[in-house]
Amino acid sequence: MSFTALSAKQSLALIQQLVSEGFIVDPASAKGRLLKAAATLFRDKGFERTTVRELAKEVGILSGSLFHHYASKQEILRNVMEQTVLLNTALMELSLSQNHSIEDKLHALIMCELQAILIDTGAEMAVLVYEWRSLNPENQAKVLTLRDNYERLWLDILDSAYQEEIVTITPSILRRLLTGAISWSINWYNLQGELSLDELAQMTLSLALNNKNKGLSTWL
Amino acid sequence: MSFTALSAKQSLALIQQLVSEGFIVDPASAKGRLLKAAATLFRDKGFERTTVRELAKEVGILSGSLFHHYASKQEILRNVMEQTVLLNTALMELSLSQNHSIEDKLHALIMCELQAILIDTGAEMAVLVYEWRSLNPENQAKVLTLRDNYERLWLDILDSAYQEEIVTITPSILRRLLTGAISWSINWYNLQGELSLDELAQMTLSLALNNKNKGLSTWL
Amino acid sequence: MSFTALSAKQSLALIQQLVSEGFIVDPASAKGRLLKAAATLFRDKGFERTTVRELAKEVGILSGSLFHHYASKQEILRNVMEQTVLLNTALMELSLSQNHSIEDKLHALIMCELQAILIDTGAEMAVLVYEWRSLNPENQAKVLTLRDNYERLWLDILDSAYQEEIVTITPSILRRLLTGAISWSINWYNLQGELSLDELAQMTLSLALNNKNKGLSTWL
Amino acid sequence: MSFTALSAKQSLALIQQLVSEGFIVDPASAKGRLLKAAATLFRDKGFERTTVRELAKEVGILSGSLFHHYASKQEILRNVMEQTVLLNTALMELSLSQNHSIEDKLHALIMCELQAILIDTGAEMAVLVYEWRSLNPENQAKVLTLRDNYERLWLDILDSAYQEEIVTITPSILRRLLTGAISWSINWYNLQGELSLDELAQMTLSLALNNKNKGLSTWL
DNA sequence: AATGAATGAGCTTTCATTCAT
DNA sequence: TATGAATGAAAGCTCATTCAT
Repeated sequence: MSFTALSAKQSLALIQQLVSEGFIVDPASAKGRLLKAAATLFRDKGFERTTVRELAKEVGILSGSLFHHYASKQEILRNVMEQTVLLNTALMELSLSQNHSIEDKLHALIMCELQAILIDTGAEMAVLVYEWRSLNPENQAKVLTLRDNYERLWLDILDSAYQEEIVTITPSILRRLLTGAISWSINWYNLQGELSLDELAQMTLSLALNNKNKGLSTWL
Repeated sequence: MSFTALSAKQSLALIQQLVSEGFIVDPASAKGRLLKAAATLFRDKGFERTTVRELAKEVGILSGSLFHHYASKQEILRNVMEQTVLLNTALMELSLSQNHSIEDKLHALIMCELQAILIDTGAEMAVLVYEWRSLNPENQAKVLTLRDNYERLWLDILDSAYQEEIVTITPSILRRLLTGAISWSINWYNLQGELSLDELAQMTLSLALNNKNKGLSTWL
Repeated sequence: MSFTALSAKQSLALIQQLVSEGFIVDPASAKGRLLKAAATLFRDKGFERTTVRELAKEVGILSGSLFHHYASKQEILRNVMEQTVLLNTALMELSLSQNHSIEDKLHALIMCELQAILIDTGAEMAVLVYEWRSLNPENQAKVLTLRDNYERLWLDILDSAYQEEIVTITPSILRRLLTGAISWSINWYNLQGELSLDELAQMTLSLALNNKNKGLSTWL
Repeated sequence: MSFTALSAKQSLALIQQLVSEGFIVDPASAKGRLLKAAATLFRDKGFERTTVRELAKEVGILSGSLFHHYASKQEILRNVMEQTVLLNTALMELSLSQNHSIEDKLHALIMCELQAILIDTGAEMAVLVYEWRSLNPENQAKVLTLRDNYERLWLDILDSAYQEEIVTITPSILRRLLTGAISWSINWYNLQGELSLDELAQMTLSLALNNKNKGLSTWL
């Protein structure tokens, strides 16, 4: 029983596959760089306070040219969110397939979400949470459908864990407590700090687990 | 050793005292109703997407009249945030003074924060978190000073708890995990649902406590 | 043949008389101080850029109270202008009555106008010139009627001087050249500087006087 | 010794040169027509009373489009003033280069300034004087630097004239008297009237010139 | 007379979006 | 695809004036 994290190589291969299948745009293309720049600006300044001129400048084109790639600023926001959910769902599925015990699978979910937030798609994940209200209702519905797939992965594992008495809190509530604890890390966790991502993942896992023999003290 | 929550009567008396001392505006006054309406709109639509005309309409005055009360929309945002921090700091201090063991004091902190988020000042607390970037740097500095006082109450208790081995996670990190778990409740907790606030508070407390004999299962 | 300027005592006595006859308001009264403050602000900032709040603050009342003295901001402007013309017309008439030769009378006109601009009613005279377009047409007509009386004093003397060949330029044109030269002094003359007002008056007078060798007469 | 005025052809050639060198905008371009319309409106109604909507309408565009050409209304004002000073300085330098005696050069200065005020850039010159306070301090400093160059042309000639005893009044004071007399013409001179511009220039010149019998020298 | 909250029209400016080139 | 001038609705804010107290 040992948890295996995704390697950078595996992640990259998955991304290329998703690009070739047309699920997400190539991060190296004009459209891809546009989405990355948008995510960063939307996180740093907010959707409304980011002007299309700034966004265009960041990518090195003029404002009018943005609209050859996306029909509206709103479409850009939707794409940032959709592709992030799609990508992270795929990454999580891949990681789940490589871990077999329920506890390791739970570990994988936590690690994937922390990586998504703190390393790979931090700006996009922040946008997903903090700019949600800027997405119009129609687009919110679309993205919610995708999020459901993502959340189902979590709930399926938590349900199994609950049945196996690995965790003792109702899965739906436990997921929410973990969502808060994990997502808040975006506001304080420092990659260059003393606390490693692995440690943070294990601490978070221990919070979730049935508390017979946690031994948290050994980590700190 | 029994935790005592603040009664509605005590909260009200404290608010009246703070009003009379000039720390916060009377919630029943025009300025007070304006702040309440602003908090609700800013939470629901975001600061930028809320127009002063909407805000004025909500209060029952015309847009120009807003500026007799506050010099700018930005000032309204600052006041929403400042007064919320001031009020909740005072409420927490009062509750701390009425609980004596460290564990009860920790319980008090959690309960106060949950009440602030889920009952009394939910809109304002949401604004504090989600509209932070809309506050200009100068005002951010002002509010941060006030938040420091609030956070110091938490850290002082967590430090004591850590020394007494009631909790085993480094206080600064534990505070962050709890901040995330508690604040996220704004996005899912339903006052009319099955889970009572007391239960949620106790569950959250148990997460924090050293995990020898939690018995979480009895609550769900 | 010697020119006699008005003494401060004579000026004051005239002002008191005009006040008692109801032609101008007492400069020491609330209305009088208001007009003085208005003149200064209108000169320094312009009529449009001066707010009634600023004006009220200067006088020590609140903005709403202004309108107990004058029906509108426009009325204040009109009064500043009207009273200034009235006062300076009266001062000039008095000074003319105390000088008897045409040359001395011309000297008196120049001296009075310089004093009005540089000492006594500098702010008001500047407003009269620079804020003229802010006066609405109706009020412009009213003030023009008063200015005609003032200008008639000038033209009567210049006509006599022209007939006596003391000056050689057509009176109407000479008046305009002198108006420009005199009124511009508001932009550069410094009371504390080396050039005395008497000297400036005499220099200006000499410009106007008949210059044998100039041959101006051939042009007109 | 005969004074030569600039021909219309020469003026036009100079303007085209300044445009091609980037010192002023092409009067026929959108930006140029905007500046001309602004000058006229600012003179007629004042800077504050002129709205950007009026200005845009005059040019035949919508209000928002103004801001593609100039970043603010204030920038438009600055450009009106700067370009006017630049152009008239260049015109004066050209005219000075075509007149050789000091007296003719003085004649040239007077003629150029009268033409600037009464024919070519009347609206702009009026704005320069009457809207000065509407220019913010930063922009005032910029324009003052340019005005210094213009005034230096005057003072250099007047200094020479003073040394040659062609004029007898201290150059700095003489310049001010002439500034007033010349600039005031904007308020009364009528191009279609009986008085030709040449006559007015010569009359103004004669005021400045040494007058044997005046005795001005005793005062300074 | 004085107050000061409220009015409401009007201001400058912003900005996503369009479209002829 | 890319440009950038033009659009025009909508934003935050100003301010002379009113009026109940």
